[in-house]
Parts: sequence; structure tokens; C-alpha cells
Amino acid sequence: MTTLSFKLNEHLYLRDPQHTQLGHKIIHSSITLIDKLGFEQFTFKKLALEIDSTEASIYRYFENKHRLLVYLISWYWHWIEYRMEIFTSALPDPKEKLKTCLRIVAEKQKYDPTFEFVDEAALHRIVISELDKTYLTKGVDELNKEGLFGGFKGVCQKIVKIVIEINPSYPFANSLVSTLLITAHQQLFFSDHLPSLTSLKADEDRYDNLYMFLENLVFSSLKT
Amino acid sequence: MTTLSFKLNEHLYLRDPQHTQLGHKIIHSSITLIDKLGFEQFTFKKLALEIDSTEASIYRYFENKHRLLVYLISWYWHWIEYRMEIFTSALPDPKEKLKTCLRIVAEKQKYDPTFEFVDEAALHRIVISELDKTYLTKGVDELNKEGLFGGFKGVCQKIVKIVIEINPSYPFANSLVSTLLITAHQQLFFSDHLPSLTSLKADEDRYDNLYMFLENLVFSSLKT
DNA sequence: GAGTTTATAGTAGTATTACTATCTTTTTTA
DNA sequence: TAAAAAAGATAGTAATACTACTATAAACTC
Repeated sequence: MTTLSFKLNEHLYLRDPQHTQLGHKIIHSSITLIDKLGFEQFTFKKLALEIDSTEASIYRYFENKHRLLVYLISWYWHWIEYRMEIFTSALPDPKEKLKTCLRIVAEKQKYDPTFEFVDEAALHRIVISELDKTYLTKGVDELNKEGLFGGFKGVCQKIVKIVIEINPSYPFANSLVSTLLITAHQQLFFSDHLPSLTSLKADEDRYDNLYMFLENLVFSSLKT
Repeated sequence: MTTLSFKLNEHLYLRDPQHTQLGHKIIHSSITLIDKLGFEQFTFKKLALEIDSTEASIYRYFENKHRLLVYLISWYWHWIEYRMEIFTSALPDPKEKLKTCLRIVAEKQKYDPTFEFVDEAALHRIVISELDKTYLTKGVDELNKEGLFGGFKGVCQKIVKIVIEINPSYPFANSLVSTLLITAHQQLFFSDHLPSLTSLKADEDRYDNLYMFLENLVFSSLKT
């Protein structure tokens, strides 16, 4: 069992998967499977088969596969926020803070051994391909009322604060930040699958390209 | 039967719905139904019931509901491109052209009587909620190979050309344009459902707000 | 230490979805 | 008017997204 874990919104699950071994297996293998199959082809039956358990057992942890996805992506944003905290807290200059946040968002995510049962690289790919599906649903208002998008909102608000410090008169701080967080993932997807929609190359430099695009976008918007 | 229609990619359908009465009913009612139910809850069975036909008949037009969605959204982008053509062709200044394109993207879309069987206002709501689902799928590469994203790419390339005219040395034209097209819809979604992620108000002014945000974003990026 | 909760896992279903196949009827057109 | 194309009717299948109920094992009380 990991020593460090995030306290995620209780409405995300029926039973906390961070507390049990089966829960850990659900988290770990759902990341592997959704990454491999895509969210549409992913089912609790396939997951149950993978972890040698049953559909019914998984349903005791998560109401349905959509909530499991929301859980995973919420976990991701809490992880991002935690890392932003670590790397920006010592920086005095808000511009440097903002650049650090952008770097964290734009960087190639790799396995973080602090959290044993989560493969962050695979989870990053899931966020790239499936993020929008968490909120683009008729049930969005209900999910939102339950606070299930707190992870994303937390990261957003954190960066908005920095943005306002840099330029208090900029009138679109919230829009700019949500745009940059989403576009960071979208542009990576495009570079893999729809290259004519992006200026990023499909090679390893793309993370640097992405960072430069985001920095340019954000700082030129904030220039007074 | 309408006099004016778009020539959409032939791989989008099995039988061209613009050629028959049943095809028109499929297009018209699928827009109404997807708007009402959301794409996940929408089924060919429900559509068949609505138009007094059968599932099997609808399957003769579209391979599956995902391709129907891609068709509808492709139609939308062709319509946007057509309107951009009309309103920009007479303008000599590329900056004015770009502003006009932004205005078309950011504006409240309303019923265009040129195309009888398409409710553009409802289709706009579908694009807002479902656009990303057209390409965020494991089958994206195959769809792309068939050229099914031509509508979106067309609009994108058109604006990219104008952007390059304004500032030939800006290195992220494709990324900037795809970002602005997608963010235009995303921000409207947020203003309805996740207001803390946007600077737009939920009232009628939001279209003006959106235009100003996009103009600010794009023109500050292009400033030399 | 026996008996009773309580937590957890497993079995077996059901309604719906996303199709496919086949056959008949209607409409179009040559 | 005959042929062909389109639409409709009917039925069936495999997979999906669940739910209800049963079984077992640990843990807690008396």
C-alpha cells in the first residue's frame, strides 16, 4: 500500500479503491486497458477478466465506467497540481511560476514511483484521448454539482491566480487558462493523428514545441 | 428538395442522404434527437421511431451512428466555410478577413433557410457538445485516411492562410487556428455548464465576449 | 469460543444496444 | 410494362451495461 495518496471527492466512487487490494488492481488495470482499447471499447467485463475478478465486484467500487474515467482523470489533475505545488512554491516571480506550470503541463509525463499502482505515462495518454469525454455528456451538471471536476478546476484556479498576479487587468484569465490546459493535450493528439491541425512535429521535440507554443500564446496575451 | 447543397466526402455515407426524402428525414431528425438526448443516448432505433421508419433503413444510409455524427459535423464545417467565403472574399485587408472569420465562428448560429432540412442552431449545439467525439476514438486514423475530417481541415487551412498573410514569421499558425476553432465551442459549453472555467457570462452577451477573447488571443499572438 | 454482523466476492440473470440477414412491397426509370 | 433500385417488415445475434441474489470470510460481540 502506498504511503502517499490523494483525497479525491467521495462521490467519485462507491467504495474507495485506494483502500483495498482489489481497488488497486482496478485502478492499475483500468489504466492499462483504457489506454490500450480506448474508452468506448473498454468494459467492466474485460477489466474483470484482466484482474481475475468479476463485473459485480467492480460495480461495487464504481457506479459505471464513466465515473471510473472521471476518477482516473481527477487523479491525474491532483497529481499535476501536487507537482505544480512542489516546483513553484519556492519561486518568488509569478512569471517564473507560470512558466513552470506550463512546463509541467507540456512535458512528457513519465512513471512516478511515488504512486505505485498508477502508470502516469499511460494515464497521460488517457487524458489526451479521453479528457473531454468526462464532461461532454448530458449528465455534466449533476457531476459538476457533486464536485467531480474539482481536480481540473483546482489546477485551473491555481494558474488563474498567477495570471492575475502578472496582469490584473487581463479580462479573460479563466478562459485563457482552461484553453491552455485543454489545448496542451489536444495538440499532442493532433500531432499523433491529425498533423495538419498542429504546428508540432510528431517526434520527441514536440514537447519543447508545445511548451513554446503555450508560452507564446499565454505571455503575448498577458503583455500590457 | 434544396437547390443548394454541399458535396460531402462520399465515405461519410453509404447512400447520399441529400438525394432522397428518407435521407432528409434522417438528417433533420437526427439533429433534433442528438441535440435532445446527447450522442450517447441517441440510437438508430429511436431515430427510426421518430421518422416512422426502421433501423435497417437507416443503416442503408450510414454505417453506424458515429459516422452519422461525423457527417453532421462535417456538414457544419462546410457551411461555416461557405459563409466565410461569402463574407471575406470582398475584403482586401487580411486583418479584416481574419476578424470576419472570428466573428462567424463566435457568433450565435441561427437557422439558415438556404438549407431547409438542417436546423443550424441545433447543429451548432451538437458541435459544441459532440465535436471532439468525432476524432477522439481509436478509429481516428482510418477515418482520417478516408478524408472524413475534410470539413474541419478546410476551415482550418483557410484561416491559416490569412494568418500567414498577416504574420509570415509566426511559427504556430496551424496550432493557433485549431485551438481557436475548438476553444470557440468549448468556451460556450463551459459558460453553460462549468462557468468557473470560462470568463464568458452565461447571458446573451457571451457571443460578444467570446469574440473579444478570440480576437485578443489571436491578434496578440500575431503581433510582431 | 459460538454466534452474529459486516465486508467482500461470485453467479446468474435482464433489458438494451448495435448491428446483420432475408424477404416483401413500393417506387423509380428505362 | 418490365427491371432495378429503394424502402419496409421481421427476426435474430453477440455484446453491453447493468441488477438481484447468493456465498464466503473476517471481525466483533456476548
